[in-house]
Amino acid sequence: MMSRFTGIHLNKVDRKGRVSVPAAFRAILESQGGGLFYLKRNDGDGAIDGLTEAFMDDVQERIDALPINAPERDAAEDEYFADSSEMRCDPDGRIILPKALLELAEIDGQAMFVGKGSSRFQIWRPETYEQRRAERTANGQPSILHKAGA
Amino acid sequence: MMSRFTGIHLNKVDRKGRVSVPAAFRAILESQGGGLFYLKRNDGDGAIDGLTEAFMDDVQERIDALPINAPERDAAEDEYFADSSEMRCDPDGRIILPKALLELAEIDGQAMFVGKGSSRFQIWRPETYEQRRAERTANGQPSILHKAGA
DNA sequence: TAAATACCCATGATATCCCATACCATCCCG
DNA sequence: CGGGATGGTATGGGATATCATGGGTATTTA
Repeated sequence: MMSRFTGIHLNKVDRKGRVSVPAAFRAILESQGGGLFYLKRNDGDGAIDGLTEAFMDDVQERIDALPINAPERDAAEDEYFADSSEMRCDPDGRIILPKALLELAEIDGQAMFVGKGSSRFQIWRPETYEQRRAERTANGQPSILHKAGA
Repeated sequence: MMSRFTGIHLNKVDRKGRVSVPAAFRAILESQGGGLFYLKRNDGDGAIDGLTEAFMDDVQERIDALPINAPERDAAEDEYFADSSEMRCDPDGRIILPKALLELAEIDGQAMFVGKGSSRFQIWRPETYEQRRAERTANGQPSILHKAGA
């Protein structure tokens, strides 16, 4: 009965900086974390990662398991906490993207919401996403899931 | 007790874009995922793949087993989540096909539902499907199930 | 006090629900 | 054995709800 973030949704960023979170995504965020979720830098992709409350709980748990002064703990904390923002949609289902994330993803007029499964989604500048997909297709990367049973 | 998607069912796409999912398919989807299922791009065939909740659960599990930033994980997520849509029939057993999938399969007036066994079915533009079948017959591709031993 | 933010309402497009009908297969009873 | 009734399926249409978006206005923050 677990819903997933699926599909690609292209929404406008209005001149106040507001973007509608796709209703299907909102429904999941509402049911999983009471509407609370997180946006995080994804420097590798030049995109924004959207994470559920449940996902972040899991991350927190793993981090807490590390020694308090371990360097990888410090790095993980920076990545998941320092570089992320707690978010909640306004009454109309919209958010304002944090400036640092807007700049990272080079988002201005449109924001592309991309489903990534049960606990994650992404927000891209449309052109950037298309380009990444095109590159991958060109490289002819086969799906690793096809060979095994399923 | 596992039912299978079988047969070929040709249904209309009305001018609101609605299509009836064959009752036999609906019954399976209802019993397996509480009516929840997924439609996914099949770029290779120019068709739409219908997948059960159980199938997607399996996919999700495999994906979750991969490192969070592995490129093949990212590719699999795009294929199975970004390029798919979570669906549920309306009270009359109909769905409206996502625009991206309509365009991919070039479906307009009619949609052909093709059973593919226990966890999959497909939706084709009738002409495209007939053509593919004809090509295969012409090439005399033998069934791998027939030649082996038996 | 200017800018940024949060909240409220309006609107057009679209999706969803509900009801009606045509069609067909099956069942049941005379 | 036959014919009418029954029930489920696919399809159509009208009313209603939802979604994405725009704008106004109060409220906060710097």
